Amino acid sequence: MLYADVILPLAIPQAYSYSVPSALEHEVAIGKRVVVQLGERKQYSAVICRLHSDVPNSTRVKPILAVLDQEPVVLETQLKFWHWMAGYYLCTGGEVYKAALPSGLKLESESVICLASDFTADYTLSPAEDLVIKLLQKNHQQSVKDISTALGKESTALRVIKTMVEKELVVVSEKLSETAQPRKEKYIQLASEFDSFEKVQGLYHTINRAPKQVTLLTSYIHLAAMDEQHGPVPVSCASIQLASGIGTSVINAMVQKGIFEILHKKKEDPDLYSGQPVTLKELSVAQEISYREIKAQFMEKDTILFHGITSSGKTEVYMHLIAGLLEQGKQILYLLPEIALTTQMITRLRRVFGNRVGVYHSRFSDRERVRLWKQLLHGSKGNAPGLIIGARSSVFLPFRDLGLVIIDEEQETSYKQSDPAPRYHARDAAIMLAHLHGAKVLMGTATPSIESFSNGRQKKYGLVSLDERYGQVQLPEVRIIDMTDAMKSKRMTGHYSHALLKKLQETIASGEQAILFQNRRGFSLYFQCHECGWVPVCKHCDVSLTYHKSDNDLVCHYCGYRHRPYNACASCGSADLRTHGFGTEKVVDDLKVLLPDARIARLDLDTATSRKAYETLLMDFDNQRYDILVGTQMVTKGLDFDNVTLVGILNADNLLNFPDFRAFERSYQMMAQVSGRAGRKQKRGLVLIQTWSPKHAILRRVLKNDYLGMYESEMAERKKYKYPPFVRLIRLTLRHKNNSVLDAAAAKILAELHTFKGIDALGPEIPLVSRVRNENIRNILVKIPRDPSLQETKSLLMILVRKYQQMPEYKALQVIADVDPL
DNA sequence: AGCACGCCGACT
DNA sequence: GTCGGCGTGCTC
Repeated sequence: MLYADVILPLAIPQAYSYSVPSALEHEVAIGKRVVVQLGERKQYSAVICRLHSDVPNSTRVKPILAVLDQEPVVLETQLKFWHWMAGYYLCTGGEVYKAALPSGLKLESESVICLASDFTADYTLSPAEDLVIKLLQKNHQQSVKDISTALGKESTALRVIKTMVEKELVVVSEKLSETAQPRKEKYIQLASEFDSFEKVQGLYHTINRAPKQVTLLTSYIHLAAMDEQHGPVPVSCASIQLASGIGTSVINAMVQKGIFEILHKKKEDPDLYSGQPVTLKELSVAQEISYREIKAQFMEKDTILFHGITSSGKTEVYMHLIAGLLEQGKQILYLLPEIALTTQMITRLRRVFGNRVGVYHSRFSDRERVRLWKQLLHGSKGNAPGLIIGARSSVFLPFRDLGLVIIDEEQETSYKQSDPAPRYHARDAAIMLAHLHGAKVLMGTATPSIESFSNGRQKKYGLVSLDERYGQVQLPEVRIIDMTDAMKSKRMTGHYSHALLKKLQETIASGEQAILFQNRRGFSLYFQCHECGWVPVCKHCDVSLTYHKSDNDLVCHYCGYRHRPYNACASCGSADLRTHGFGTEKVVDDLKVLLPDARIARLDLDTATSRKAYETLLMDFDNQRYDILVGTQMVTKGLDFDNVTLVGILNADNLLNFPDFRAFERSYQMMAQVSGRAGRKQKRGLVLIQTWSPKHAILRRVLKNDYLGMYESEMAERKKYKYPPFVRLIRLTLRHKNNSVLDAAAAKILAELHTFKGIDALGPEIPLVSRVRNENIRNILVKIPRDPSLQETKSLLMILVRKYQQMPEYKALQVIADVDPL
């Protein structure tokens, strides 16, 4: 008898064995998808990971119902990769499967209800049953979902169906379908009769008694960018609801009145480049040296960190390497951080490599993703793209002959998936992927992560530096503005120093543009001395304390250490302690008053609701329809603007005081990146950094462009306080309804962790958001020394966690492990 | 993740 | 009494 172990798309710890019916014996193969039943009736597409004849130790072994593929859709290397990922990131194979396959390749059954063949209408029925029968008479098949919506409650629907099945009135069958249907978005458009300005004005008049409808209409006109020249265009319901805060009922009412028309649009696939191919630019002398250095180091090293300052033209070097590998018929994976603005990079690569480029990321439709997956699978030369550009999930693609992985902006945190499992880091996973393929890895960045740079210095990775800007672009001038000083000498208006305001005015007056950076995460409140800039810091973690308003306490976001709010500054004794934190929205409001003539745009998560909105905003800024762009982290990445000569960082302390052991590293990276936006081509840019602590070591490093100095002082700190790269971190997130049960469990687990040899455990920490959906949350941070027993420690950890979860008093305790959390 | 089972409080 | 909510355990 032949059995197949399969991976189901669920968080089940082990693979399940199904029997292979003799009729299917010649069809099954590792990596093919099969349809299997799990539980009472639900069916799934599962992936075969092993074929064997060992009798499973389960009492009831079900048969495989069907084989879905002629050829495997998951290659053996991929299965190895999945296996590694599940082990390393402490999740199940099923969770990896769910993340890896595009949903078009994952099937799930849905229960369908039909009238029994011998159904006659002479039964006495409950009202609910009657309704179900009526529905079925109208439409032969109804899904459980349809019936649930008709009956109002899901549990009711299930119960009604169950009794009806028992009475043999209806039959239930399973219909297998794709998990995700191609998503259609609902749009509204102003009816075609309102094609002139006067008619729209008239429309306002007719609805002036319905204020919500007026708001909606205004919002629509704004979003559709309607004016005298531009007529009505479709606007997605989701975006208009978000912008106006108005519900569906108002939209429906206006549709009823014939003001709006509803249309459904399929989510569009991003445009493919179809222009003339451009030949590769020749490398500059400095680039050429780096290129050769990389090739030489690849002889010995599998992974190279390519440290090239902003505007040094790293991409050109990548492209030459790519061209060489494509020539050899090897595949290249080019990873980019998950940001909407990869468009520019894709276009640039497409211009050179044309249709040999494949793009894979979450903004693409599922159909498109399945298509690329299959193209790679069939791998016929010439047809399959050799260069794949993608976000983190592209590490899961079925590569057959991977030669090189390029990880651009290696330090970007969006490479780490934080939720749901698998909580993987695409950079680290890609290194494993390359290893499985015998491929090389090139990580490029202007500001390497401490972890990667340390690997480079320890010769684990090769290290290549490029520190000459391409085409004589000058580094910007960086100046620090001491806000304490400015405040004392009355050269401050609100949060803005007069020096910054003056420069802003000058910039606008000379027809140039400015970017203002304000960290969104600055919203978390912290105390600061208004006299000397001192900030309360955790005594265990070297991290600033966050003020929790609800319990009037200063809390360490890392170890859970608490301290009563200070009455006086511990450094200078001043009683003038104030809370800090203000966002981009306020900045825009303030500037409208301070610089009434400036045209100001805001870029953050609230304004960049869709890729389109985001791109339009950036395009408008590039076309100089705005003078100032105020934004969060989002402005640090992305497009280069030729006309930006001034960059202002409104409050560097927001970055520096962020309660995280990586705060300094991030601050440096972010400030260096924002600075890189200033003065690209003709003119030398200016960067102004406002701060309360102008003597801060990190700011000095930014001024001197001293990455190495930052790296060394950070390494010293991390060694002292035991943080990566000196230890590995695992964050355990514990969740439970009851706070005291949760605390008890956390305390016990922590106590037991302390008995583990060599490891440290911090906590339990109460996170900033300590209650989600009525569940309380605690975090435990486990520090594991970097030695070969890592995997062993991990399994001991999981055994410990399971042990607690099995105790009757902690039954409902949920524990999530995040390996290498960010 | 579903889905069934079983316990318990709220209403006919 | 029964209906409906929710916690618990199992799925090859």
